[in-house]
Amino acid sequence: MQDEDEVCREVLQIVSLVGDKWSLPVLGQLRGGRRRFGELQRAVPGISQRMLTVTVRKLERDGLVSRHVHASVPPQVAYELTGIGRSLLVATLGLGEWAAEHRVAIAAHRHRFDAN
Amino acid sequence: MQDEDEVCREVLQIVSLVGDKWSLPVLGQLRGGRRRFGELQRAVPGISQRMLTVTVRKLERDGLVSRHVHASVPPQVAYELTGIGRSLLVATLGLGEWAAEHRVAIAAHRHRFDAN
DNA sequence: CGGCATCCGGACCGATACTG
DNA sequence: CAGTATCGGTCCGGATGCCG
Repeated sequence: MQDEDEVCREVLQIVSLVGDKWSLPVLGQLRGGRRRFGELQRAVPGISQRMLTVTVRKLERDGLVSRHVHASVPPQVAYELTGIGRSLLVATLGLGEWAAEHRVAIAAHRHRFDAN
Repeated sequence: MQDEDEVCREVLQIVSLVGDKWSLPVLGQLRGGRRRFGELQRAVPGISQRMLTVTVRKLERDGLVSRHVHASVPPQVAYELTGIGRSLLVATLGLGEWAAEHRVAIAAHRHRFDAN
């Protein structure tokens, strides 16, 4: 099959969509519904203000989340999963199952390898 | 659900397994069976000798591929998918379908976003 | 042929300070 | 509250050259 590597390239593009350090945690938090900026920062442990800004901006650019501004004092900005974003989360669940199944074996193999 | 972010963390670990630039293309090439080092480098367009070495080393460490050395002159080293590696490839196929389905929409959305 | 060592540019990421 | 701007550290990846 010569379209095997094409599939790999497509998967790579998806990985580049959410493969950075914070995209998946943020998307996971949004799974529970619309969240405000500060809520997200508190819910995702360890993320800096800057990285949250960068991450949601990128996710919005790719159409995975939508941004809703309510002009008031103080200003309120909320983020929400789009249909595409939700479907992507669902697609990653398959990988989650794989992870739960093989994580231990991988860790063990890595440990054995490092013993040399 | 508080195990949602745990799933995200697990997926993140998988992504870190094959989320780099070359792991997926190399794994994809190995899908056809055992391949020698030079074959891999010729089959994966654009990869440097160094990055192929680094990539197969990492994949071997994680137990996704196995390394077979045939001591001879000139030396022959071949790589092969393990069971875990093959199952991981299968798991990524779901993402491949998602990619084929939504890639165009994402590109369009990104283009619209950049127009501002 | 297969692999390692070294150098280097750029991307990613965090901390901090400042703004509407 | 929700950003923006700047600086600095770290790591990935490419180029080159050498070794068994």
